Amino acid sequence: MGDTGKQPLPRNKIIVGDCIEELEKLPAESVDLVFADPPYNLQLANELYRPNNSRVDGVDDDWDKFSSFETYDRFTRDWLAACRRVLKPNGSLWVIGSYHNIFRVGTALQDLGYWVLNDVIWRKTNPMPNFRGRRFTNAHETMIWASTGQKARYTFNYESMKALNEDLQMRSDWLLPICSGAERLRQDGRKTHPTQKPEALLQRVILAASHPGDVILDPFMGSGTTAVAAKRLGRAFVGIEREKAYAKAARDRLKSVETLDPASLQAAKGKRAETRVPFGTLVELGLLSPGTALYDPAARHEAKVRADGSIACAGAQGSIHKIGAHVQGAMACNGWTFWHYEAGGALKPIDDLRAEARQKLAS
Amino acid sequence: MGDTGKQPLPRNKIIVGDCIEELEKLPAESVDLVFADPPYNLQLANELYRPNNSRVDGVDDDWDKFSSFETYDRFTRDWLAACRRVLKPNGSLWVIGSYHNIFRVGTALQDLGYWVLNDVIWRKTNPMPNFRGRRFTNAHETMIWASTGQKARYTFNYESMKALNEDLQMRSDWLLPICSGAERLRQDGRKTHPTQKPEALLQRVILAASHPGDVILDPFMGSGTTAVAAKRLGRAFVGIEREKAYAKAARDRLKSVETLDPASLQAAKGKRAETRVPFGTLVELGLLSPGTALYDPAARHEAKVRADGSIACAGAQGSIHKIGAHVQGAMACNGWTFWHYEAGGALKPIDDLRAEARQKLAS
DNA sequence: CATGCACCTGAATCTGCCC
DNA sequence: GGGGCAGATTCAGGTGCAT
Repeated sequence: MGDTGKQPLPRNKIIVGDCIEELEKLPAESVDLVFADPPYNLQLANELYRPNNSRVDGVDDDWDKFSSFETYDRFTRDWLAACRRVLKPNGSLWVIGSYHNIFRVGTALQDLGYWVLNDVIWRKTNPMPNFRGRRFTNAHETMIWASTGQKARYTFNYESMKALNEDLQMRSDWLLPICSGAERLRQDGRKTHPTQKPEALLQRVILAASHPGDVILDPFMGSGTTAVAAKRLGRAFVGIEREKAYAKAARDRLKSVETLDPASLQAAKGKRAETRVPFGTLVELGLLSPGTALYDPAARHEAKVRADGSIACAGAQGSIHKIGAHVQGAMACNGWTFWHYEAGGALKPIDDLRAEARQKLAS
Repeated sequence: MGDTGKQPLPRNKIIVGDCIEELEKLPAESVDLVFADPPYNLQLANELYRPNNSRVDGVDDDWDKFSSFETYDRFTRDWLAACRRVLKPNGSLWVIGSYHNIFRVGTALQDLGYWVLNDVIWRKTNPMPNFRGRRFTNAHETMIWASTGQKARYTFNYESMKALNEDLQMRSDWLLPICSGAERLRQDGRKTHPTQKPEALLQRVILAASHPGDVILDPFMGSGTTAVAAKRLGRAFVGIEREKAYAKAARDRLKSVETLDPASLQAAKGKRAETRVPFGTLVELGLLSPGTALYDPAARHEAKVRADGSIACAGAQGSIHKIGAHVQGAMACNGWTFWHYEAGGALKPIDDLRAEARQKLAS
């Protein structure tokens, strides 16, 4: 992958340096998840984050909006491209921003071939009011979640997100308080970092899009919320931060963070996570004998189990799914829940037998 | 302003034609407010079926197909520039979109010199779920509100918005239902337009950013919601629509719309939904740490809280409700009152913690 | 006439694995 | 990388019919 001379991936470290330069030192395809909270002050971007850091700028007196956007766009493309190289093919990336910069980021993402999966709205319970009364209270920030491409098989812990939301699908709008109170880092009574993100936000991102043990990269580490949430949730982190003071604050903060015990980190599992049991195995294990009759819930159709794990119904024969779809005239069918067998005078789904088979196979 | 040969501004008319061509015929600086609902460029690759095998009737119209981002960007720049010419200096523009297109739109806006005032999130009370369980439910759309420039003195009816929101500043996230039921236009039982917007959404936009008597332009008129809301609120409208069938449907629809007398405009009060607090939020907010033990009132069962808001008990895992039902051998269970945590030697229902969470989340 | 239940639908970039 | 196939996957709200 052209990684000659790259350093091995430093794990659980915060690197002090320019994010693009430091990203280029990391090995390709080594990171599972990126969370980025890039700067969005366009003028600052012009001064502080010029891609080629070696050139001292002295020509910014006459910069205008256009050149400012242009500089910001170049900067955005550079760090997004650098992240893309470092991401594993099935990794994914989150970026948070506001209307000042998020459109530039989203456009750059798409132009680079990232595939947007969702835009997620962080609704703040306690936003700063609009003091002048000339606009709507700016009560949210926008996150973009993207995979490395349209075909990528990214991680999404659907069941965990559903569990977090009382058994309803997690929506694209998240209500969470801003970072304040004891969680907010302070030095001499003043906040250490101007845009410290709440841990709850990062925890949800990490729970949604990574597994325990994964490596999470934050190219704009700041006060270290990403690293804190990653450590707490049993993930490894790599942080990049150009300000020594922020890096130090983050390191200090990490010292008191404990990783949760593995049992607490177990993710809610759905059927997808279960081991696959082909229907034929039920026959092989003797849970269902060849010749047994299967019925749909209304007992309108009857099919016979055959020794090879196919079923036959009214002249047609094939898998439980194919025949289930066929008798309904449907495009597809989950035969496990469609077909039932008779037990004690009642019809029970063959899915029950699959559970039995799983137990037998596990022991 | 170089308007020689332009037609006078047609008021309360729907023009059939290409939006850019028609915009160029209109006089410069003649419009107070633009609301635009451009094609989203959805790029749907496959058919989608619900779990019950019914087909989702998605947007597959030719007008939503673009060959590349580049083509879409050019189209976007062209219509935004044309709108800019037609807008009065103190007018403003709204565009609605989704993550498929909104970043392109926002970038184009900024590049053309528009000044973003807010991005406003339309949170849908009843969005379509994510049927395959592979992403977050796409539960919102994004609107960008922009003035013609940084110095422009745009209209914002701060007090009206505050009144709509129980005397609190209107936030940048709006909760409104999608357009369905009697409001949804239908022909032969099928929806007339695939993406009809709710009147409530347009009413709020128009109330926020225009005065009675102002002229409101919609370059992608569709089924006419902008015109309907404008007429109802005593504003003039100009609509442009390429498809004759949509233009006709909009004209028919307008016939039965009455302009409200100013006094009754006060009637529409915003409803504030009570915040729903999922169990997972207690974990996210740190009110209950992962690993904490929960007990039923008699302390016969013990369950452990996990980081994703699921709980685990004797090999089973799931939501507080599911596991509560499971250990009791019941069909259902209210986990909030069933499960207790230990505090000061006593067992207290986790419902107590929900009250605390609600306070933290109160907005 | 009220209640209940079955059915329908909405701007959707919506699968994973094996061969 | 494409084809084939197993099999996993939905929430809020409106309409309309049956009881």
